[in-house]
Amino acid sequence: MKRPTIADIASRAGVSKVAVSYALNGQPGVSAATRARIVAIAEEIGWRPNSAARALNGARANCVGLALCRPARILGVEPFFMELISGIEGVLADRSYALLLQVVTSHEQESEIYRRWWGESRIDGVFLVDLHYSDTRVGELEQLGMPVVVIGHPSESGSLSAVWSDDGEAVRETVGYLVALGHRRIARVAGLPELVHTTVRDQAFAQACEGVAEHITVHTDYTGEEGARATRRLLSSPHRPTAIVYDNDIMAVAGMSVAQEMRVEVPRDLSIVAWDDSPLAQVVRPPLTALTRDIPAYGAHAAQRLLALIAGESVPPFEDQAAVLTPRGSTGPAPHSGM
Amino acid sequence: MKRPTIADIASRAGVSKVAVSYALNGQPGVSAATRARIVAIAEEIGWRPNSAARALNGARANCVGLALCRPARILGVEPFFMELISGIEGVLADRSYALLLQVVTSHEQESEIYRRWWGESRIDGVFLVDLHYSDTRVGELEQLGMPVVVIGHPSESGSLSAVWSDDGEAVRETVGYLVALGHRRIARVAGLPELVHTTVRDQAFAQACEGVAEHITVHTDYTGEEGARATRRLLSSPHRPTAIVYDNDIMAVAGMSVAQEMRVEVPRDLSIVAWDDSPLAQVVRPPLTALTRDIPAYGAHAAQRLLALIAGESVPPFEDQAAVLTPRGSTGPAPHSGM
DNA sequence: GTATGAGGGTTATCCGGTTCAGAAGGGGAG
DNA sequence: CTCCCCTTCTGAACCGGATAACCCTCATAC
Repeated sequence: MKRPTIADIASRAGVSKVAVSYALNGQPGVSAATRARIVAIAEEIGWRPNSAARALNGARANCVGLALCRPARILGVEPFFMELISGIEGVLADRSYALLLQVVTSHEQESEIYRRWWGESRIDGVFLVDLHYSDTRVGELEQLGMPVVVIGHPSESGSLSAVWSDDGEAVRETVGYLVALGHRRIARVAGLPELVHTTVRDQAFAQACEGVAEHITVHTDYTGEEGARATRRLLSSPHRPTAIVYDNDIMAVAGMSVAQEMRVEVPRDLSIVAWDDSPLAQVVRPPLTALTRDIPAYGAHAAQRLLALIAGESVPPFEDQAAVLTPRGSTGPAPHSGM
Repeated sequence: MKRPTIADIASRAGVSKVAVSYALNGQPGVSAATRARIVAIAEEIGWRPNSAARALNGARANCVGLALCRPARILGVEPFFMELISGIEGVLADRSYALLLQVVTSHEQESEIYRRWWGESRIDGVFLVDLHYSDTRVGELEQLGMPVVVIGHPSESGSLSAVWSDDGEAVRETVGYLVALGHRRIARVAGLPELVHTTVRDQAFAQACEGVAEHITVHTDYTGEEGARATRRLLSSPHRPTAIVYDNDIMAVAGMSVAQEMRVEVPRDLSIVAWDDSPLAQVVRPPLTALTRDIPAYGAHAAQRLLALIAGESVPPFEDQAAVLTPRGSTGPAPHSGM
């Protein structure tokens, strides 16, 4: 019933614990014959190295952490995190690394979790997501001296390694596309204003529109309700926009429904672009023009870099591919009337 | 730079390691004054118990595992798992338990992960989800003797504790509602046929319709594409259904789009019901009638039971609340024509 | 024949905390 | 005053591996 240890193997094989340790770790110091015998016995009795015992000797914990500081209801809806996690997992699994996950409600709690995991030697490093401006977590993690990969813009990641993609470029492409279609009044329904990537998009949006189109940005909490509310307000204004860019697809879908409700036809009267191209974007009518990016790959890149950091390599900031625009049925030429 | 240990505290306080251990664990054997002094020092230098060292003494790992055997693309879309996880997290966080997560691609791999985690003393127990018929994982986990909570129907969970909800009841309520609205030809676009809960729903659906309505069930892989394809086929048939019940909301949305495309108006010509009421169901037009259940609570119940199991208590199967029907705009009286 | 060294093992220690068997010191009962 | 017990604390062993250092044997080189 008890889990077998190397001592058990040693006594069965008639050698010392050390010989077993060497044999099972591929180290020199045992003959091929002895090694084979030991490995066979280990196999037979189903021995696994006790991770605690290994960790005690300063070995890696073979585990990295991720704390998510978002309300459950938002996590459930946004496919982003699940896709990111599955990308991360793909890389971790290959190296037998596990992912320790925790949903928290504040940055203080998040920092505390990291301190605890690190202090308890449970993890070898962490991912930091949803960067804020003047993010307190950055300083705390720098101080801990723990390997960290920030999934977000390097301007705010301090001395921590960052993996990021150029949202500005994606915004410029989108605005250029809409302007080319004749749109001169473009709105943006953005996510949480305290997130760095939101501000990056905000600024790129304002700049890209400057001189070529009127523009307005409304901030929300990423939920469908707020996306719907924002859309309702925008479409009720006398100078209503002819195109709206949403920061996620659930808001885009909500916005499209509101438009329908208000007898504003998509894409005839209103063009809609969604950020992040989950399957959802393709099942609604019309299908959503979306900013497509490979989120699992994004996570995979972050994971690779974190493992490299843990291995002691130095990791420069990595810029992942920017999201590219996938035109579908929700965008079209700007309406003549109303301009 | 090195993490402080109880030996450091001991030397500072001028006592032995043992006194420190007793003091910090609330055990008798140290005076109140000494205890206070030790605790103060520990606090000051930021000591944390090394989880590896504790685990080595047979202590709990304070960690439970969850392996998900679904393709990444499906995980990303289905809000179910993220909501389940956030519910689980809520309970675990209170008890300082961590969740070890792994995405796998086969049951063999999943069993192997569990064996490894358990063998390595990394976890104290696991959740088992997406039960199949004659699920090989059940036997393997029983054999390991590890605490397990099955999130799924107890009929297939063997000797493992189950937390489940009566999908049959929800199906009956739905069919009753549709029949009351006059529907006499009802289709069901179901999920993966190998999952137990799919079959449970299948059977309940067939039974509930028996004698009161024609019925047909089509199986899919939960993706929007397959949901759309199934809907297209159903609506193209000469005896097309007047109501369709979908096993998740992404398929329901896809189905609704297909209907629109085929000039089948919802709810005038076709009523649609979605299983699982994510925010998505409320942002589309018309909003989806859905089978609502509190998934985070479901996860929380499972987590509570797993912790109880780990604590050595015996845990009878727990039946969570069944999903309840939330009527919205996507359902209405059956059309007269075509009957 | 002796030095040299490689191959194959072993012993002793350590990692950081827990636990058990005692050991001092103090107080009360007889 | 002695015996006994209780409180408070300590030394040593232990958990399951990793690792440094050393030991023995046999083969080869000089």
